[in-house]
Amino acid sequence: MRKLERLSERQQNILRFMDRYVAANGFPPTIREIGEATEINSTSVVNYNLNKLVKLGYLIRTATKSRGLRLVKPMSDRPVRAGSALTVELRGLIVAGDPVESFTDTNEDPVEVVPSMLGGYDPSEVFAVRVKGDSMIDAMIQDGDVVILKRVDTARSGEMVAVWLESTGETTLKYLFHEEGGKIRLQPAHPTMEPRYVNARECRVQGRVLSVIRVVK
Amino acid sequence: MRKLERLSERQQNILRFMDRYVAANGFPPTIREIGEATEINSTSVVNYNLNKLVKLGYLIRTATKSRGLRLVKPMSDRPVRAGSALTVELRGLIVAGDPVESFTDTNEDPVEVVPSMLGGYDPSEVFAVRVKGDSMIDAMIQDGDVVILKRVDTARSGEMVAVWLESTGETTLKYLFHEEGGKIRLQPAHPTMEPRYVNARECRVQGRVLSVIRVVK
DNA sequence: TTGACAACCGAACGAGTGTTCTTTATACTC
DNA sequence: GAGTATAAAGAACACTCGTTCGGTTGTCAA
Repeated sequence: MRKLERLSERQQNILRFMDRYVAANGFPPTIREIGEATEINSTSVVNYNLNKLVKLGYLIRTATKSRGLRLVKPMSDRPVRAGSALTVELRGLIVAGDPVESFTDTNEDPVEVVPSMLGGYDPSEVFAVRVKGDSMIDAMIQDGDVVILKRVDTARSGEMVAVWLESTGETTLKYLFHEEGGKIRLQPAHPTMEPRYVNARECRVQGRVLSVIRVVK
Repeated sequence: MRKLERLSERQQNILRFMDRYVAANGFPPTIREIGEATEINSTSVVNYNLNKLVKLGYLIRTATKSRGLRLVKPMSDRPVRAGSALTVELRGLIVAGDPVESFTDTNEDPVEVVPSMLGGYDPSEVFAVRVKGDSMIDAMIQDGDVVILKRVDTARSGEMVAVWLESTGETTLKYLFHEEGGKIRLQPAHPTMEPRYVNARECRVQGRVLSVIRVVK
């Protein structure tokens, strides 16, 4: 670990901002962008502090070149590997009326996601469906949304799951709660909507919702 | 391995040079530096080919920024993974009552996303907000959702935007339509909810919604 | 008090840099 | 042949951006 104690508040801010900026943009910031982010009003003061940081060994500068700035050791060599995307199989379209498993493979590409959207599970334990139509509005899910699910056949109270209801022959996404007497309460995500009570035997859990992705337009 | 056959000699040279340059310097080259290295005499021709490469998905450009150039997949980080994830700055919490710009930096980590969620834009042109509370339910967005927005201050009809309404002092996410007489219709995403009509002057567009991410629980 | 020095501000200069415009040439389609 | 799209060149423009310079403030030792 490097000592940050010798650096002034501003110099620490500059290093932190540099790190974030490079990670986000792929190129270093300008003097003025640094000034704006760290609330330094004068470009010369930023310049002054940058030269300080060079002398202290935190930065390398390429004189006269715009954005000619580079961290000696980016903090973003963090343990969690940023930058990797995973692919999840897109199982098909979900439409009220069909159990999830019966979906035929569509020709859609697999979905690219980031590890945090899988709740730590391996892509192989997980599948994705694209919702078709507005039948899931009470689950706050609209036409075109992609839902990432973990393959499970049971659920604990409070989890959001995809269930297929034998009686009505439909698939819905609801919060599931176990009630007394083998009853199950299915609670829509939409707060003003009423829950629904069904028999435990007639509802087949298809998967637990891990995340929802909506790409507009 | 990606097909390089579709690229012209010059375009291949540009990509190769880019890769070498970034590895060596830590920041991308300028148009003129590219031209010199690849023996292209005119900056406009470099510019022309860069735009081609963007369209073909090899590069991401940040307009008007010097060295605002980045390889989609640097050849140097070989062992090819599924794809690359990008990071977007998380600007803060959105709460009804504050314009987006006033958000102070939270200490939350930047959001990791996949390129398709940015609609082709560079991460720097884009920001993310975490929605707090249930005030956006009519936009089909719930507590905890992360909304990815492109920084814009005007919108075309039919786009979903974040607007700050001066009169009521609130921020909402709505589909925006320009009506006759300088009026603007703000249409909720939820199909059963009524639109709202406001004066063009009193609504400030903060950003266009690109995507929504919901991680359950 | 004086002088030295670190830290800072504001403004201006000039080179760096992305963009745009006009023009030319070639290849393809209708 | 006319019209359109691609590829390229050169020049000009306007903004970006690193650099420099004069001036201010505060601290500390002599």
